[in-house]
Amino acid sequence: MAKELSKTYDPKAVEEKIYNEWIRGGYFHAEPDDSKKPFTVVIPPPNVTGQLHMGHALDETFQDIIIRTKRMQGYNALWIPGTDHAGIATQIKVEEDMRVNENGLTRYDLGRDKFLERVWAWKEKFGGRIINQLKKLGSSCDWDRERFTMDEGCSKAVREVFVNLYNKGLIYQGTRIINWCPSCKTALSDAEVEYSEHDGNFWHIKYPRKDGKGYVEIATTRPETLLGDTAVAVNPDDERYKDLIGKMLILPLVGREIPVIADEYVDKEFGTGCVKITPAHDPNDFEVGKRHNLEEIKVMNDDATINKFGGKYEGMDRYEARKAIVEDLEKEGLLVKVEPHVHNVGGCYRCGTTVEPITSKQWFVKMKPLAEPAIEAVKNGETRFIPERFTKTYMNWMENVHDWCISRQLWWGHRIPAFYCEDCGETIVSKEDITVCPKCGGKVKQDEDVLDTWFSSALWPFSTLGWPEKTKELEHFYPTSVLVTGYDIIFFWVARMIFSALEHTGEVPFKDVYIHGLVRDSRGRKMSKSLGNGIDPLEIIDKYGADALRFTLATGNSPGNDMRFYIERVEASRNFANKIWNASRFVLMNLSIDTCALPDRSKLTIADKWIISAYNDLVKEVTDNLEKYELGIAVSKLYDFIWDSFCDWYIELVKPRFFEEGESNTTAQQVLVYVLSNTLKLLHPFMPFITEEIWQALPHEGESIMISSFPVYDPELKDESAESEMRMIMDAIKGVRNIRNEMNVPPSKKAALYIVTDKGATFEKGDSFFKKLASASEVNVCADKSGVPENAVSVVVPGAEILLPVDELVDKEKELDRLSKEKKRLESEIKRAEGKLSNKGFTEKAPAKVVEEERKKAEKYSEMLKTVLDSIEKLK
RNA sequence: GGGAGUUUAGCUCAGCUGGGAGAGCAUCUGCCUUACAAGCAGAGGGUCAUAGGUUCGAGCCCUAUAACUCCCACCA
Repeated sequence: MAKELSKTYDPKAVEEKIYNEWIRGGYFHAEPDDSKKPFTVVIPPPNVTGQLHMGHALDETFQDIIIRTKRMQGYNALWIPGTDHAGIATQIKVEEDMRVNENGLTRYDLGRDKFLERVWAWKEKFGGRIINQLKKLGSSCDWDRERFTMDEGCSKAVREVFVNLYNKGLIYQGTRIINWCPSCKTALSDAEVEYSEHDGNFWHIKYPRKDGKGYVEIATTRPETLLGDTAVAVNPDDERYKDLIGKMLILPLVGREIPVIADEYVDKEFGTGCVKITPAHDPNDFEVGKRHNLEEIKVMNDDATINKFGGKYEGMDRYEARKAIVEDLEKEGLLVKVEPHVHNVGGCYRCGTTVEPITSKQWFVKMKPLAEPAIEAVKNGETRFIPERFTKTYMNWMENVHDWCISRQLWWGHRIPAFYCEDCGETIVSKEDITVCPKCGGKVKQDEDVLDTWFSSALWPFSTLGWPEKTKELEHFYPTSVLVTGYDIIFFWVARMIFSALEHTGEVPFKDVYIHGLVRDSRGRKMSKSLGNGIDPLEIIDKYGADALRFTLATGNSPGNDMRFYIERVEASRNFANKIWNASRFVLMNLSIDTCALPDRSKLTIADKWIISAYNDLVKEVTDNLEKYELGIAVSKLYDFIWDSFCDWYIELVKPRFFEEGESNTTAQQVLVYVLSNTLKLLHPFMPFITEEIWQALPHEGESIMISSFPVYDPELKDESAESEMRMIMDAIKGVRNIRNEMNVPPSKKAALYIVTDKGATFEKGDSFFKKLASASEVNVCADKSGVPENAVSVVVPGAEILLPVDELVDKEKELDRLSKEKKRLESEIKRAEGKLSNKGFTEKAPAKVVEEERKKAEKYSEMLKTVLDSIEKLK
């Protein structure tokens, strides 16, 4: 903390300095050490060319909260950072950059090697950016262990896995229908296709019968695929079309003869009950085609233009062709009608272009055998989802998973380790690069394609620890403890890590999966570039500090749920940081001790005992909620304690003691330092910078708060009698404040105060508190009202009646009104409590503790009511 | 078509295993009380979506219903 204590906390002045000190101290670094229990987290690697956005900030904040807590709790805590090469995303970016800045230069102009040089250069340039942004957040990653999905080790793991799976027959090459992005010009996996509803049409088209006996009417949403039709299918049970089966039709515009076939796939009720079959361009038709041995005619090129099989439509884009075909059909009188039709259209998750299903030769991972153990591991709890409901999401996907298309027609990524012999045609899959065929000695060529980015991400929890080598890191830190990520990548990533880890390491990759929601804008919309509603976390850090950002993200967040982000929330967090800053400034201003330890219990005042007990409860609540991943609850408990209990009550209660010399003053300091310093420790995982800055300024042992030990609940510190006595005193103070406010008495106008109670001892302890916090000029604690002046207003609180004499005559009407309101309130409370107590069901069945509490309440309110009634009587 | 989530104060959201409705922001009132006006003290404001049910007792459990959101699925 700076010497001249500024009135407001300035994050800019401390964050970078502190972060560098942490780095210098090596506190983020962890080595395998079997004397300590490991706690491991691997970061969901951000895209190497990416920018830190609010989603990252949330994800990293949660991970940092968890890892910092565990580190302080004595675990050998390791958080492995790194980045993902993000195949499609990065390649698109670099290509776009070339197009815009280099006169439309394409990757084909450069050739594969030259292009990849560019991408690597790009990676070098921007890969560091997101890492630096992570540091700005305060992330306590072990930067010595930073990894990249395409670095040597990860690449080795990828090859090992590919070869293993291939040898087990779990990776195969085949010609199947896949999702093709005509813009990215690559195959995509099912998961990479995002479906959305589009307004389209349902075109009803007549297919003439070859025998001239009329037509068959089909309905389609994609008329252009007509060019590739090789059959029309009807349901075998459809009476309408029974005679048609086996007959030939003439494909309009093309003239090809195609048969009418019968297949169960056709729904009699939908459309016309006749379906055109295009095996090369529709996944269902593909299956139908396989069953009936139909020809597959691919009518599109890689860019979704019509190819030579499209006859006169060759060269047209698919939508141009659609238009032309519809027009031509109309001309020929074959278009029956056009119905508007809303249907789901798949788009590429990277560029949004409508995906074209086409048959293509690709590499696939056979999923069934891999999915089974992955289902089992979650079922038996080896890996558990938090919140639990995501187990269902996961299971549902895993149980219905299709084979995974893993080859991508890109250049940026892990090249598929398959080699084709140009002489004997053999396919060799090899961990090492080969140039000659081991069979015939002929020249081999490596497969041109690369692997799906998620293929390497799937290995991340163990590839980053050195697998396939048997490293001591892997031995000690694996399986990892928790994976923190958003629900949007459960299928892409979480599921694939689980089956990959089980297959290759024989263990689950992580024990817990903590799933959080998305960060949305103030109106609940997803933050996106196209909407321009994204809030840049770096700007927030710059303006409000990393701690304020982190606090905002943690507060009010419950597992699995989305949250809204808006600036007022950040301001509230900043204000909280400032509150802590000022409370600490106050403590430091009055500090003459240089150790952090509690004084002997005998020296403690009731307020001391109370705050210590409350702090102790806080330890438990924070610890328990952190353990349950209820970060939002944990942080709000901290907020309440610090702002309300510590600042608004304890500091205020303690102030008078700083005007005294001697033991009371010292004791107060000791309690302040102890409670503050330990509370800062509890808060540190959430707000690492400010807590470090203040902790360093307070008497402390050790180099840094981040390697100090996390507070532990101590039953010795629990003091129920101090708690209940203080509650009584605070209630009384609140009562007095309330009435003074209601009567518009300014705080400057001190007034005498009479406390009528049979709990004199307790209230005498509160004597100075009333003077300080209830603007009392003098406090008279008495057993009855005999000495109290007549013209006094009364406020009844549990355990006492407090009377405030007023100068002028009390406005009788007003006072009666107020008292009768209070009477009504108490009466209804009593009615409620006694209603419960007179209910046999309640007294017999409710737990004794609950009944007893209710009895006490009834008693308390009855007493209060009696006092109120007395006052009313007196006034009359 | 299947599944999940949400519905609580004007706004944004908490409310963990059922035992007297909470916070922040906003609003109103009074305070520059020397840690903090990014603050202090107080106040108002809620049929906890609707309808049933279980229970001595339901914001919480069960069953329907409605609205909104999301995910999954091959209806051409």
